[in-house]
Amino acid sequence: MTIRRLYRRQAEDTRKSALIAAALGLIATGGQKAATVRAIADKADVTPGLIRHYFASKDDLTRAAYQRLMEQMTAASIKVLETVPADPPSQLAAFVVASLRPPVVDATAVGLWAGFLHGVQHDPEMREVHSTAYLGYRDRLQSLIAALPRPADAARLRADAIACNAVIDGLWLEASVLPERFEPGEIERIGLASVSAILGFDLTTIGVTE
Amino acid sequence: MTIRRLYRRQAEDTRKSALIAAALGLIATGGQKAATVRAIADKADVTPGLIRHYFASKDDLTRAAYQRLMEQMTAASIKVLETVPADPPSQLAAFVVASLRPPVVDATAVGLWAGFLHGVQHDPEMREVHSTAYLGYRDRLQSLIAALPRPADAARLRADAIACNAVIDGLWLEASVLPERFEPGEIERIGLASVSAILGFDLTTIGVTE
DNA sequence: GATTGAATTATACGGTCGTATAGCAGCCAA
DNA sequence: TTGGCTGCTATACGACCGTATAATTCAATC
Repeated sequence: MTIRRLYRRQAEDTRKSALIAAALGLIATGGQKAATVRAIADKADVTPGLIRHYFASKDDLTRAAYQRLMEQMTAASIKVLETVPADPPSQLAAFVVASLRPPVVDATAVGLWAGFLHGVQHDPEMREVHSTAYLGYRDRLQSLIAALPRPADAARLRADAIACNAVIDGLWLEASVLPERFEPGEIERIGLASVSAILGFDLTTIGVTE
Repeated sequence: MTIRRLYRRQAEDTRKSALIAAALGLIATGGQKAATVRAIADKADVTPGLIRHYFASKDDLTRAAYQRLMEQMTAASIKVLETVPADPPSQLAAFVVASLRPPVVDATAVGLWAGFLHGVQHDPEMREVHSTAYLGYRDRLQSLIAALPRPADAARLRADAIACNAVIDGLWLEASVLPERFEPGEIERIGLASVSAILGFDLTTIGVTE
């Protein structure tokens, strides 16, 4: 007589959320290869069959996980803005610095990003999610730039937003992959200086060291 | 009586090279998941067993493929410098622009990069290869910046190189992943303008449109 | 042209993958 | 208390994974 595993019933959202979180954790640590159906179920403390009860396929779960990741990142970048003075330079400076230190700069985050890239490139649904999130982040950055007290037409604004976004992304990437190659605070300092230079508007004298 | 597959013997370097090329092609197209021993052998037109005749393990082949990739990218960026005037501004401008258009900006290149990232993060040998290649590229950039006719101390030089490298990387990333979101030539233009702004040295009037 | 060593193929093994399906058991309603 | 709905588990299947080893055949050498 074999004993059958005990369990508690959960709401659909709860289970889906737990499975997505488990998948993200595994992808961050070990890449897509590590996020097997069995490993995900194990980490979420359920049996593998349950995954296919809530998701049509493993790819479906992967898509849901990516969507969740993008939502989290967007939400995090917006939240920072509420904690600093409302004047445009402070807001922009805080946004830049927040994007260049933990938890945004993090080895697992870049691992996640890389793990999903192939899907983003080849799965239309994931591509759509990525495009929306990327443009949303950049638009947010652009609106912060537009609020600065300096003259700039629409074309200049677009170019500035793309450039600032690029330097932030590039620094994020390098600091996440090779953190030991940079001194503490160096990346944030360079980020602020670069954005200032690109915009022709000094942000380096604003106190965001906290 | 089954017929046995015909074959021709090859030099060790030839076979290794073919296997590495096959692996890179598969990783670029379908990610690490697609680069199975059998698929690699098939693409290189040999049988799977041969891989383990030349490489101690599949991970060993993966490491060799990454090393090859880094060498190719380094060589490509250096080669551009020979084809333009030797004055420092022209050299730097050419270097920047070359990094922001095909074949460097390319969907498969970023796919490859992402496919290897997990290994770079967790395999010490791959990490070493990455670190060397990254710092080599950045040092090359820094030496081009140092050659400009403008004053800059060592600390400023390091910060400028990191910042310029970041903006190039960020633009490379975004243009590779979402090429349809940018107008032709836009990325190169923004790259030159950003580097100019960061360095305080105008590079945008140099003819590198070719 | 026979010999011989190594490059290459062929085959097999244990493990793990994603998926399919049947049945148990927790929980709500009556 | 007791059905019954369905969340959840259990088990199985075929495919493919990386690896190991034996058998073959190519090509250089004498």
